[in-house]
Amino acid sequence: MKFSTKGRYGLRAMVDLAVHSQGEQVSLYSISERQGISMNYLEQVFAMLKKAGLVKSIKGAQGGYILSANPADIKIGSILRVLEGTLSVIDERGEVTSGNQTSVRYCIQVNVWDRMNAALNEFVDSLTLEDLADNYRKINGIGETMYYI
Amino acid sequence: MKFSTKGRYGLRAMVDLAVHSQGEQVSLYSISERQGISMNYLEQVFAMLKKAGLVKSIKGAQGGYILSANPADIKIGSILRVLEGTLSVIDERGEVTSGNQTSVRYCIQVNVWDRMNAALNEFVDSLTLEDLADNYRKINGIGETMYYI
DNA sequence: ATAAAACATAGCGGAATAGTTGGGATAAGG
DNA sequence: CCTTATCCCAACTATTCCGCTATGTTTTAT
Repeated sequence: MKFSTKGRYGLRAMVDLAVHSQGEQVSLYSISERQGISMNYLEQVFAMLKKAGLVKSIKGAQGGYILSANPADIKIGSILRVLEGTLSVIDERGEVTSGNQTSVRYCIQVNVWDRMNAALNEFVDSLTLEDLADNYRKINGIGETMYYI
Repeated sequence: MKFSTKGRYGLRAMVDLAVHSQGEQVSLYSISERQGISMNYLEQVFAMLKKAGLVKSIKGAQGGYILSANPADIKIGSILRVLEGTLSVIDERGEVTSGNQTSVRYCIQVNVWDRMNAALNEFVDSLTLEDLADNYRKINGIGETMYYI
């Protein structure tokens, strides 16, 4: 019932990126320093994020990563699903749907697991990277326009 | 992000017990047969449920388990918390609350994890064993009064 | 050329999962 | 009484997953 470090670190890194990239790429090293996350491990996380198209990379010296889209268009759910797989409180599903629908198992699937999954996914899809970045800036007293002065 | 077999099997077993116990104890063997779950493994699950006071046991031949309370008074959340531990999408909590509240980490804790945890727990605490047992009986065309004829 | 970065992949130690095994203790029924 | 059904308890094991670390290779700005 827990998210792994992939999802937790990855989400932190994405918020960090949203906050610190002013339209420019940000090096993994700087994210790893600010967030206290191992560089090597972050590389693995970003390989997944890149493959999924959530970030773009710029190679070579002074390279780094940058968000592929506007933070307002990146759902937290998209990030978590890339790093954690389908967000579901249980693995199996096929068995029970194709099986008999009169079992206790099916009853629980429909009334408990399916509804929990729906609640989880609706929530994480209702939040965007911008929501989190804005909240972070608010707490830290950083006005959004400050970057453009 | 998944429930383990403890929680899944345990919940099924509890619904089975609610459905098949007409105020009488039910043997683990019969539950294990109906649900297709290893008897020995179920014993471990019921040891936890008993320790938590959700079921009572009757020893000896013709013994078995029986719910400690009315199904309407047993929340699904209580069962799952006994078998899975605190229902939370991440382990840590102390660190980040005692730490600096200006971190990205704290921002995510408050806006994502805490709210997910709240949603999950509210849901499982809004459902009772009776809800599931009733739904099961409805699907299987078994009127509740049938047992008293 | 050099250094800074992304990119790729392999391996590894520890913990958790999902059981199995093997034996008790207890009580009902014959 | 004695057998049998049942709960009870503890330890053992096989497998998988997690959370990294390590070691490179490739690309590019300076």
